[in-house]
Amino acid sequence: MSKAAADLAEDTQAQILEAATERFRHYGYRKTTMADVAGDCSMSAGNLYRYFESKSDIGAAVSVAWFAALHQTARAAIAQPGLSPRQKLEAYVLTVNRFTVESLRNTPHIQEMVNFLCEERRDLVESHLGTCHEIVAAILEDGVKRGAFEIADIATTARAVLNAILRFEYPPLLALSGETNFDEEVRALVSLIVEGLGGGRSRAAT
Amino acid sequence: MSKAAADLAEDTQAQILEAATERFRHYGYRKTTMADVAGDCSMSAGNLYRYFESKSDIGAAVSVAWFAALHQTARAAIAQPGLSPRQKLEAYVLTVNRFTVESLRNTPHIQEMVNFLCEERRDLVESHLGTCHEIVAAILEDGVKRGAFEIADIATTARAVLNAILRFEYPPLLALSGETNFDEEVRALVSLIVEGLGGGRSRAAT
DNA sequence: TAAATGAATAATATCGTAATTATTCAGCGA
DNA sequence: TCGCTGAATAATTACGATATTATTCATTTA
Repeated sequence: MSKAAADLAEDTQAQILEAATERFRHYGYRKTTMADVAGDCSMSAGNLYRYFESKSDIGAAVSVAWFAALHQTARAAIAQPGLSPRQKLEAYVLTVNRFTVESLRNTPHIQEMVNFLCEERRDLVESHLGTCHEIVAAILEDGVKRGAFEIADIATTARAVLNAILRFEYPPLLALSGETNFDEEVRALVSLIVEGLGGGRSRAAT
Repeated sequence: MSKAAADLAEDTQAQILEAATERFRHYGYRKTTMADVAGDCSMSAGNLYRYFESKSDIGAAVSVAWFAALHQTARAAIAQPGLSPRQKLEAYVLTVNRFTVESLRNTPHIQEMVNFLCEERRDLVESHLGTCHEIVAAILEDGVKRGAFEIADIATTARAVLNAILRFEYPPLLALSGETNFDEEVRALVSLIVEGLGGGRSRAAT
């Protein structure tokens, strides 16, 4: 396959993904058919299989793109100049929370996607969490370097942070509360994480 | 109705609850019929309605009993003499986590109950969370009094703590991870909550 | 008179069938 | 040869009739 042909193939793939994303957004994963997506791309349903192995794979690719957008938005938020480590952590949690709530708002069917991911593509979820862990670990490391944080084991602590903030990032939990604005609760949680309860004393273990 | 008659009615109610609990445990909420429960109690299905308004109400009563057992277990765990505030908090989270994981293990159908509660009896969930808030707030208050914790707003902080530990208490989340032992992760999270990231410095807001 | 029954009714769930849909592939046109 | 089509097949889903089940209530029982 020539270089130009490869590019063309990528374009087609991107076009399919775009069409599928829109369909999923408006009608949900289950209700969009391969024929729908193919029609949007002016091609036959069978031809989709030249670009994706299955409908499930298209769903996975759409999800990966969503994850990528989330990660990029989060990284951009914490990359703003002049933020203290603590502000970075708060920006991270707020950004991810808002991004997810917003997606939930204008894409009711996202819930279906989450179920699909949790049931059929756990690996993608794991990978996403892995990236989140990297981002949080980076924030923590930066904080340690700049003397703002004092952390024994960054990897473990990053996991603990992710566990703590799950409440505001896991779509099903967000959907369960009718609320759409979690800013105050997020700030309270970040305060707790950063400052702790102990006022800096009693750092000894159990 | 005489006093003795009232007692008898209460006994009957308790008997129904017991039978229903067993049925729910073994066959799940949906698959147990009113006739099943009535049969276990040697009475007709219609007669159940003298003691409960609906099947849904029986499910609610069973859930309330489960919540009560959870609360009692948690309170007993933190009431052990000689525990520091920090140890109380850890005991609370570990106990609730273990109790829930255990329930999940020997009652696979509990998942169904949780859905039922979240969809039809949100008020019971709220009430349960309210009790959890009381327990945690009491731990925090004790910690402040004994000089172990330094907390500006106990109610808000208790909410933040509950949000942080939700990961280890919400059955659907626990079911999602194949794990059954969360002790290490719980301890890491409690450490984070108690000690924070800041080493006790930078207590100022944003 | 309080408790309980069991038949009647309304709501739900189950299940087999029909219809859609995902997926494959032999062949068509550039 | 490469990209594509459209019919064929397998798997899934939607539908509707049937059977269960929740709930009510007139009547019975102790």
